[in-house]
Amino acid sequence: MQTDVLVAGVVVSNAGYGFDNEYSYLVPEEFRGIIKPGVRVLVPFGKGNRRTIGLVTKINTMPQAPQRIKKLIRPADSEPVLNAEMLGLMHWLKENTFCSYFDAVRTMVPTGMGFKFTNHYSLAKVPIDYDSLNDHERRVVDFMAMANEQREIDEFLNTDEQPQLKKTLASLVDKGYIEENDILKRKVGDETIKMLRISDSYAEIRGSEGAPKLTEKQRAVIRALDDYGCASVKEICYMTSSTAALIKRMVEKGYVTEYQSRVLRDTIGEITEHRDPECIELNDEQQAAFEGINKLAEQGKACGALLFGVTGSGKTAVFFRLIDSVLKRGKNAIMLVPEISLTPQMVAKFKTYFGSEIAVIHSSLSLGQRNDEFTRIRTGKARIVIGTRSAIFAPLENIGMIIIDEEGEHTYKSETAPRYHARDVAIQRCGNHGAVLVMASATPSLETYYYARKGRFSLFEMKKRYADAVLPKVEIVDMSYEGGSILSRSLSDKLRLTLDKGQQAILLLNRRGFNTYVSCLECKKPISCPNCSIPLTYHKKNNKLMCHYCGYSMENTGHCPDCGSDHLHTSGIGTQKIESELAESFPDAKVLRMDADTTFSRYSYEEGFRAFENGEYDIMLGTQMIAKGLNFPNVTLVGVVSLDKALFTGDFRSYERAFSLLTQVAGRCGRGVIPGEAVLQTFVPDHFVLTLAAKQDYVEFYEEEIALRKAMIYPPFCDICVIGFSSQLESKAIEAADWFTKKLAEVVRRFDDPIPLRALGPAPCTLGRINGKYRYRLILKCRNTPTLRAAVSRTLIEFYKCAELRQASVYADINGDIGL
DNA sequence: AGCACGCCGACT
DNA sequence: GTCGGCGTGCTC
Repeated sequence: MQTDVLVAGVVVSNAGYGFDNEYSYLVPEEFRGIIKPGVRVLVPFGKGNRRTIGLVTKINTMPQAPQRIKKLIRPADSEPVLNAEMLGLMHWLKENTFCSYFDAVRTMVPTGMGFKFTNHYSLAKVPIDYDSLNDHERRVVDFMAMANEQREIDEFLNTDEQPQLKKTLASLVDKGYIEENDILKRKVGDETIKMLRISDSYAEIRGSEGAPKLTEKQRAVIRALDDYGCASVKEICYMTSSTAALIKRMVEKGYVTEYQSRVLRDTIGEITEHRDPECIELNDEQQAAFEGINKLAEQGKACGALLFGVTGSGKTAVFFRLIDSVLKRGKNAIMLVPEISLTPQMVAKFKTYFGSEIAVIHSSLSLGQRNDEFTRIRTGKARIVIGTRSAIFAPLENIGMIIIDEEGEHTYKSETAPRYHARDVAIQRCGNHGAVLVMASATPSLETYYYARKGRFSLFEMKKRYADAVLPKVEIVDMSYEGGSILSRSLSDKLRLTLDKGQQAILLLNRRGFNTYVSCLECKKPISCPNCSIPLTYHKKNNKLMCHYCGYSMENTGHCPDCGSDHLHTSGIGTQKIESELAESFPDAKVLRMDADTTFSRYSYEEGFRAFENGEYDIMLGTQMIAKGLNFPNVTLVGVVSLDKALFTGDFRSYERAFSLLTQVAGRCGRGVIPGEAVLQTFVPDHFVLTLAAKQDYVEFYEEEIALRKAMIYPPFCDICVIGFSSQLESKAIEAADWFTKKLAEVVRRFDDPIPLRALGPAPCTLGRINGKYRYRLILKCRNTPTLRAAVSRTLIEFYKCAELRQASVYADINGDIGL
């Protein structure tokens, strides 16, 4: 009797959303037992049977192979890289975030485990009948016969540069004269930052007779390196407004040396001290929260809890005790933190309590480190996973608890495919494991607080600040009466006082650069980016006008690029402008500027914080990136120079964001023994977001905001699905948006059940053009149901099939940002 | 996306 | 007649 055949369901890596399916492949007999769900495989795909990486999702046995089925080539892993739970999550991600299967696979499997793959061709050991070959074929065969090394052949047969070779090769393979060998390689190379320094050889000969003549730009690079000693490629590009290509040339010529900078994180090293988490003392509020949540966890049923604790109420201590308790019951835990708070200090603290049982997953780990952590988790060596958003996919088994710290942070939402929210994935996983989801924050997302109030999540509150530290006194200054100066009298006076006392201050605003705009008085408009619909920002340091969205930069010539007029007027305030203002008013103060221009790498970021903490600076000045992060005991004054723009971004979450930001900023000071003060400068002093943030009154803010959401119908009273369109051509973007809107209506009409749906738009995005691409969007107020998702998915697939729309791209995002 | 098939015009 | 342009449609 004939045995059954094995057929594998495979998702492939280069399938677009429009044709992303589980494809069936026949499993060759010799791979029976190796090919399992979760194993990656090499398969022929498409008309040309191109070798493609895929992932096995299921195995079926059937009496007979269906026709039109191809054979998979071979496995690429010896062990599955995804377990059954992860495969489930893959399906969930596709269904809920409109990504392709492999987009989901890529986020769950560390990048270091990706494949890169090359084709090698070699001459088959068979006699060749030259008469049956055409000229091209003969030339190829002749070359291959003469070549000494595989390398030569590879170079000769570079099909990327000469696509016409593909046919010839395919034909020769067909005739059996050439063999095709796919070499599958694990991706190597690191995600560490590329650093530059002047090369030893150039340093030796520079200035001498035989020194090579450098171009203007090249000299600028050398000059910058003289100033800084070493710098990252990105930094150099910024300072000299050159491109990566120029740097590459200089490396090739041997003027500069490129090297990989090790990431700070592996300095954590050995565990110096070990402490028992059970010895952590909790105050009565902490104890109550701990006992309450722990009780939930003991039930072994999936549920959610919101730990709503004011800044400084000691949430971390509760986490440690909870995790300890989870481990002692033989279960494992995941803790998610926002990027910014995953500092070496924090990890070190975890190590003190839990030793080598922790694994850290972080975007700036090297590929090797990431792989190691992944394996440690999968093999059960690590039982606690700490990490940022993507750590929610850690292949941890037997999960007892998932903690999301600072739950309201927007970094938990991915803005690229798959566009998931870590909280939603966490809910899925808690369901799979019967685990507790603990969401902790002083400013939780409105949705989460709403659900906690309604009883879907348990609510635990901690209102006392640690060691009875008092809330900072917050003063709101109306800038309408300050005569147009940047720093109000009040803020200046307080700054002076703080400096005189030898204490530190933090100043915050949401604009980097020097002046926000340079306007031409002749054209009566600001000088704008040629690729994006926003004005360019003046940067004093390199005397450039720069675009913060696409990186475009131009020399500040003092003339309008359109009309040539020199009647230019600068306005607006950026971090650099305040920096120079401070240098004038407070010449004795050492100022640390922290924004995207000074902190290219995580390294300089942490360096900056550390230097500030050590008292090397008096004032830290920056964009909102400094609002979070470490506690500085010596900071007694926080000044918000201007954040009004954050209130009115056009996103329904802008109040929530601004409130959370302001609350956190104000909470930054007075962490030590000395009470702190905060000054909020604004043109809308009576705005409820400001007055309530000043009082640190989240609950009152919630009441106001939830009423607005209800009245306007926004989440949590509905779901928002944004469909975004972009194209190089504005007409195509509009066409795409209109086509989609019409098609969706048609698809929806065909469903039996009516779908509650209200479409706003399509309309241009707030930033109508970025990076040369025109952007439109359609906003759907809806209910996130399987039917709605099916309708959107169907329309997306139709969209991709439509040839006229090829020049436009589209995405769908449920409950993400409406964005700019 | 990428590749093949197929149906038209230009050239040997 | 054949070579090659790109419009159309499919991917197990």
